[in-house]
Amino acid sequence: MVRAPYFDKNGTKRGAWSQDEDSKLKAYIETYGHRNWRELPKLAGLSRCGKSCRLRWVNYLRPNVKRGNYTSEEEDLIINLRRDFGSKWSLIAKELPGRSDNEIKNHWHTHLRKRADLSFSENKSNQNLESHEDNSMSKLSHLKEEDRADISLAAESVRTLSAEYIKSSSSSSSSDSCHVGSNSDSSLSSKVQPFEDSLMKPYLADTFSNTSYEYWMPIMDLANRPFLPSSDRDMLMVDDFLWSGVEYFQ
DNA sequence: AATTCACGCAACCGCTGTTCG
DNA sequence: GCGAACAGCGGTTGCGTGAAT
Repeated sequence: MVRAPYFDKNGTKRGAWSQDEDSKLKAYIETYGHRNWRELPKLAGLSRCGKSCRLRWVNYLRPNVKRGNYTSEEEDLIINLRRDFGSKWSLIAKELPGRSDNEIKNHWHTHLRKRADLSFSENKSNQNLESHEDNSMSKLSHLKEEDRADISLAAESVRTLSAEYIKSSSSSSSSDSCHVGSNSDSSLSSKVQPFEDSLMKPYLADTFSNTSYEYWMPIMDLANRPFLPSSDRDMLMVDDFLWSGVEYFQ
């Protein structure tokens, strides 16, 4: 089930932990704490690296760790939190006392992902954009006050840029009938492209590479609400199905 | 009974963010 | 302000186990 113990070229032990090592680590941390993981193994008499000790403690040895036997409530909670937080396992773990992020992550990949995918496809046809927009606001609720402030600020910037763009583009052409997905309007691509280039790409390039879309999706929703006419909102790629597709293939 | 294969999970790896000198 | 050291996180890997053939 686990990797067989072995020593790497530096003489550091790796692989499965023995009972003796567990007791040494537990005894040391219970007595002295774990202020410095790097130094800890030496002081505790272990031939392990600090990282390995930390992982072992967090996942198995710390007090009140729950093992196995997930309740259906826990599983539902994980599925819901995964939908809202994305792969932020440490955040999810905070909502499930006694469960470690690693264990939750494993449980998700081995048991819950298929179940979540199934319920995703079942629910997909029943969703509508309005409920999604309401949901997107609630997605911010778990964030710290300052993080929400940052997102509001980012949303405000996008909103301002959007308004400026609409103002400048409306002076040169009519946009009332533009909708994403309609190939009949030949002006669409020329309009969407510069809009995406000027507003979206610089922002998305930074954000999307580091953060799951659940974090910036609310920004987009905030950004597209008050200013943009519905046709232009469509061009901001707020199509619910499209974005859900992104999540689906993550 | 022997072999193959898929699954589950503990542990590792590499990257990012934070702290400190 | 900068770089090194450290802590923490998420993705991936390796291997034991049990089911299937």
